[in-house]
Amino acid sequence: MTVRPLRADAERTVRTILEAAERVLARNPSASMEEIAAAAGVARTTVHRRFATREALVTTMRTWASTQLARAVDEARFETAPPLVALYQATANALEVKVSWGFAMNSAPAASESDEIMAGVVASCDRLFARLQRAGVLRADVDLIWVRRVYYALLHEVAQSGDADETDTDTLATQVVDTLLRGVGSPNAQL
Amino acid sequence: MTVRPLRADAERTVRTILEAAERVLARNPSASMEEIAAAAGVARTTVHRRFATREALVTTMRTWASTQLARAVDEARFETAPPLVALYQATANALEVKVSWGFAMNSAPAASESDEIMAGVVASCDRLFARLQRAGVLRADVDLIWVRRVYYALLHEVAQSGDADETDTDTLATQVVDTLLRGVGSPNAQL
DNA sequence: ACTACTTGCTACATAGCTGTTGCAAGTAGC
DNA sequence: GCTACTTGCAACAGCTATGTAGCAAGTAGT
Repeated sequence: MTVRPLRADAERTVRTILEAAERVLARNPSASMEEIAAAAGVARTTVHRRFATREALVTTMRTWASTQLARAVDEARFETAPPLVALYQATANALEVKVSWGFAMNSAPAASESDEIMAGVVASCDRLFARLQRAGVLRADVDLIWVRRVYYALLHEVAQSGDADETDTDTLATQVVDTLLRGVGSPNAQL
Repeated sequence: MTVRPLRADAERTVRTILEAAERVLARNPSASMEEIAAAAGVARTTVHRRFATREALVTTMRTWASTQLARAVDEARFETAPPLVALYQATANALEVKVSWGFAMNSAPAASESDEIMAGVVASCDRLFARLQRAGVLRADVDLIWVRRVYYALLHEVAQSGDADETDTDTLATQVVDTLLRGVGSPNAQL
């Protein structure tokens, strides 16, 4: 992808811009390149030098974020660890990424390499849920697609709110998994 | 609010524009007034005649959507019906509104009358959850703020996805409430 | 030290969106 | 049928964001 290797300082600049863009665009998705440049502490022209168009910038952000996420999932040892352990670990890891790269991960998928990466993550995720169901952790009659959707929604909710910065990741991960599996209802209540 | 009553055809036009704006902006939040006008089947100048600025249009959309939501909640007889019945009913009603006015309801609250309306809805909602907790439906140790957040996240998830158009609202409401209270885990699994 | 790269700055070109106005044609309501 | 309202169309002004280019100063890497 990178046609020619960048010099060390340029590489740093790129990273700075990507992080600034995430911060700015998370607050205001239609912020201008000017605002992004200002947040990164560089001139607007420098941003354009590194990213020809706004579109290119966002695409790079997306690719970067999905790579981070893929790594986070990978480190949870999805395939080898006991499924519940893997779920907790992956949740904690994914939360860190989602908090830092929320905008990039929610931006519409515009047909790029990030799509394939995300597809891989989703596939891993689905395999994990299938294992959990076979292990009897998930109800046998529950739709796994729905499980994934609920899981994503909870991750999203936790990652969005400001408490993601204050509370530590493990606590939040526990909250997500706990709610995913048990809900918030009382076990002895008859529905 | 409406300074002078509009003629019947103008009133219709306003409604058409609001609905078109919701449709268009839900897909692309930064769509131009031109696109909105086109979707409504009117000239761009007509949109500007009815809504001085883009901001005014969005504000009106928000107010309209929150009014709808408030009515939906009201019809669920939050205060009088048994809490679980009210929860189901409110969920079903709220879903209809959220599906039709998803953009308006998610757009950032920019200090308008819609804020007060929404605050009322949130308050009703919180009172309902408090009742549910007292009735033993919700776990005694669960944080009600968290309950509300999970509830909103589930509503959002269901309303977003396309199946909201296909599946009937009652089924979806049942799915939301069921997952909210029980989660997706097996009751006999030890966590 | 030398070279190639990188950056900030200024300036410019362009395009698109926003909001306004005037006018002519049509329509709702009485 | 009369009047006032409403709409489409065309034209215009202003603004902002985008993207490009050149030049001078500074810096990484050798």
